Amino acid sequence: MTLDDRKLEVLRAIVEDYVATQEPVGSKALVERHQLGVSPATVRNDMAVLEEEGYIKQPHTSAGRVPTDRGYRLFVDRLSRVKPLSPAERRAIERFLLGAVDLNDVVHRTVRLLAQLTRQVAVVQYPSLNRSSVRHLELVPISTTRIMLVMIADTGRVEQRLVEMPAPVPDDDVADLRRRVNDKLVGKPMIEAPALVQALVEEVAPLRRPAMSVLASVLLETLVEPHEERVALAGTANLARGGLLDFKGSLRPILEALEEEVILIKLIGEVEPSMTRVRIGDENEIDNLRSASVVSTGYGPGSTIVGGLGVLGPTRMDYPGTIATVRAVARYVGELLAQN
Amino acid sequence: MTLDDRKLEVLRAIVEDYVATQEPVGSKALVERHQLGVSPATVRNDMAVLEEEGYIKQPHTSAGRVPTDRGYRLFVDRLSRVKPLSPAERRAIERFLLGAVDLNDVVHRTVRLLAQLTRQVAVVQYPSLNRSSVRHLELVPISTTRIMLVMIADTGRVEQRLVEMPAPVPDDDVADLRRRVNDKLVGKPMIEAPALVQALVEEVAPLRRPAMSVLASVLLETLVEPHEERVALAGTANLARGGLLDFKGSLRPILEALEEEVILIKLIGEVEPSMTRVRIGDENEIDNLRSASVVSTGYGPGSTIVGGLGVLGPTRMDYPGTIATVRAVARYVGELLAQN
DNA sequence: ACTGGCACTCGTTACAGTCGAGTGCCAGTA
DNA sequence: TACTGGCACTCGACTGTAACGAGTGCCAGT
Repeated sequence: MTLDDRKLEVLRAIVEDYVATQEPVGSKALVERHQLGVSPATVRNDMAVLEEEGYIKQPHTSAGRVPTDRGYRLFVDRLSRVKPLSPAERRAIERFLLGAVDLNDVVHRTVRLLAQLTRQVAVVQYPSLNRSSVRHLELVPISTTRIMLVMIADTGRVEQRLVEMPAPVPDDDVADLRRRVNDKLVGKPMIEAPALVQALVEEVAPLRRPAMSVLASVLLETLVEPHEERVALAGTANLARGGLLDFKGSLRPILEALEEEVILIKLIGEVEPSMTRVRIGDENEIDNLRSASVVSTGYGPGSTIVGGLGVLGPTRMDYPGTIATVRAVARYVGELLAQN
Repeated sequence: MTLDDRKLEVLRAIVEDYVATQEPVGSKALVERHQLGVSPATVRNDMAVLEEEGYIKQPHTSAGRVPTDRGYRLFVDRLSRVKPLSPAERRAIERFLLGAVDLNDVVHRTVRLLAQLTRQVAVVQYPSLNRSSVRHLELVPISTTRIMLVMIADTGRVEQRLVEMPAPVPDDDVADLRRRVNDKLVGKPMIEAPALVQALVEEVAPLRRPAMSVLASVLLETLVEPHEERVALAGTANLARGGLLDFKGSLRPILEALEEEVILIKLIGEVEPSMTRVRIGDENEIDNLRSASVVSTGYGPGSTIVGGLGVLGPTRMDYPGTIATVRAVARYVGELLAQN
């Protein structure tokens, strides 16, 4: 069964009205608010077909129609054009991001901005180490057997880790270690780290081998461990806006999911170049988020991608607007990163 | 009017029952569940007095009584003894905190642990820079005019900041700057930073003055700016537990407050030595939190205090248990910090 | 292929009545 | 004087009934 143009138009009208009013929309109201050129009865017939095909449904027999996840999907794929941002919004984005002083600040500001513009929960991933390279490594002696490793990535991200040495390490040796790791790793992408670190251990004199191999294992942990992905979150208060009508009652499962970094990473971290991903309701792999939608995209300097960002909201969200905002913010952040 | 012992006992019974059942408690149920040795009628008279004094109230006529903020206050101050933790809880705390690899990890684990044990929202402040001293300063050249400043505090906290130089700075000069700032600041408490930094600028050769003074201003920003306090948060999902009965309906104001770092700092950051602070309902200065209670305390190695931690929950919370848990966690974290 | 009309469904609202937990008060008792 | 048993009263929660109306499906007519 293929839907003719008018039926699609009816679906669009239903989605738009429902998103705007949050109430099931009936045939009469629909013809009043949109220029469909036909009578309510005709619209009802179209609705019956749309319902049969699973694009809309009735909460109960004598109520209007509400889009299903499938209906939103069709809407997003074929019926909506991306709204251009208003000049005011563009200005807001620029103003907000200009004042950032370092990477933490950029991420922090971005996530708050995104939450504010979309009025939903925003998530921003810190530039992934997997996709960046080493700018500098620093070793700071804390005690005779403890050294703090500080790693600075080219994206501006900084990670630190305490290294517990098997035996006391004199300052000279620390300097030597520092020189060696920097010579070997600076400028290299993190993905190459395992091989390079391995080489480091092999090249070093047998006497210093133990120290270097401990350092090496911490280095690997810092540079390539998957759990080193980090995210920032903002706008959870927006969840409590829609009078608890969204999200089928309880916010609990949603809040629980948002507390798990792993889940957040999964949500916005899997990004392909220049693609905006929209996951609607049941399309979400995470059970707790089956009543929510996620719009996510990648960002990075130029056309490369170093991380993901996105928002989470009720399935009944303004998809065109949200998609536009998410994309725009991602683009601005990319530009900002390119400047550094 | 002074309350005799039995009236206090009645109040305690009301608080305990209400906290346990979440339902207004009546005179009959009270004499059944507690050994008060008197009849319901007598209890009713006592209740009338307690109500007159503002310790309890009726949600509506012909319902049981519910403690007021004032009632909880009296309960906390005079009627409750701190519950000792169960061995299982102690073990949980130790196990949870033992695996921590660095400060971030400690804070992260602590906040999650607290949230889990108390089943409420937990907040942990990172060790305050105001109360710690400088362990090491590192300057990493990013480009000819950009230097990244990395500061390591003795608590293990690491802060980084980008320094934008007015003119290109050769590597030798960077090394010189590095040596100078370290010589001057390492081992010194942050509070002394302003004077020391001032001296640094004055001591340097006029030629290098501009570079040093830019660096100095960023240093000050990093070391003493009040907004450099940081916090970690966990357990927001617990807010949505009590079927929305707690918190007078909407979670929105609470979630909003929790998004503001400044508010969180205010909540748990103002701590005096070895004092556990309990703020109940209206006692909170922040309007959005008038329907919540906050239990907070300070922590730090030995008997010093480097930061605060605490939990936030409904006014109807298990105060003795919560206070005990908060204190215990604070003590363990202190010990952990002392070891490093 | 569309439309107007009509019977039907069913959630919502309003109202009345009953039930019962809980209260306040009072007279009676140790 | 302090407590108790008894009793009338209050008022929210629940139940049942009725009216309402938004919205539908269907069908005959254009």
